[in-house]
Amino acid sequence: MTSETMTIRQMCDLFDVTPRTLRFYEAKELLFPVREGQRRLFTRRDRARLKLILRGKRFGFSLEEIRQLLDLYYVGDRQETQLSRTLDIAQDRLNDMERQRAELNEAIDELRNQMQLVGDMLSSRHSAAQ
Amino acid sequence: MTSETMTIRQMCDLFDVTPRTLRFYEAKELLFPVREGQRRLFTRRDRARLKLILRGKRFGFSLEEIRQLLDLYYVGDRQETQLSRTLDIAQDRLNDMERQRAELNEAIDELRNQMQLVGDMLSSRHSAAQ
DNA sequence: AGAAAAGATGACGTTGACGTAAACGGGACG
DNA sequence: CGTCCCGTTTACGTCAACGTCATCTTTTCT
Repeated sequence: MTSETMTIRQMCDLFDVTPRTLRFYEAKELLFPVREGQRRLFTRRDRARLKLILRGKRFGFSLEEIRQLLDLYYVGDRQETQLSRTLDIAQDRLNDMERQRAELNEAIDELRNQMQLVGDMLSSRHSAAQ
Repeated sequence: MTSETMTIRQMCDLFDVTPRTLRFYEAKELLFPVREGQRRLFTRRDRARLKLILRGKRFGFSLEEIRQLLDLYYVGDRQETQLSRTLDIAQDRLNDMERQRAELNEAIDELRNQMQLVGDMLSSRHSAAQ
């Protein structure tokens, strides 16, 4: 079931990505599957990271931006300067996301209004056509 | 100042894009500058569209998705079937954006929590170092 | 054991969204 | 008049994020 480590195929099925994608993310140092001989085994850590990666992508962040953010979640034994640098980056991303949210709210409202307008146009055409 | 039509350079300065970008958008039928001889003149309509384009991009939409949406805003004399098709597309985008907003809220909360955690770690190191 | 399936590596291909360079034309101006 | 500078077209280059082979081991099934 949710065994400690997973094969590449299990990961693909679970997250709906291709093997190529996972190997690519490893090459870009976003994931760090351990090796059992030749084969990759993905850990819980990899799963957590992949989840964040895919979410980041949905927000339009680049893999590189995401990579920097990921370091926030697996802190390990990093230096203090390292850590506070990571915090700074995170703060920047947070600001991005809040700006994005504000803009998104605006855009949603505008889009709704515009749809309303066009919708009304359509229905008035109908009543005129009667 | 805000004259009726603008040259390519004025547009670039106003929206912080390159000429190449504007020509590219024209080629992709996202903008329709009129021609004065050889030269492009961008209208108010183009400015409104460009604003929406750039916003759409910030939300991670592709130019093609954006192009379809733009048709919602300059309705003109289009067919009814055309219009309701456009409305459908708009509804899809609206759903996208609302999903994105929900997820964004979640992600912002999580990121804040995580930053709090790391921040606490840092300050506790400091007090321990005293 | 033999065949099929899964996984790895390496290399090249692709798509979207532009960048960049070459070659040309037409006003502006010193 | 020569020469910038802005703008145009055409064409090739680039970068991210994978897709798609081809080729080679390694398991796994029967």
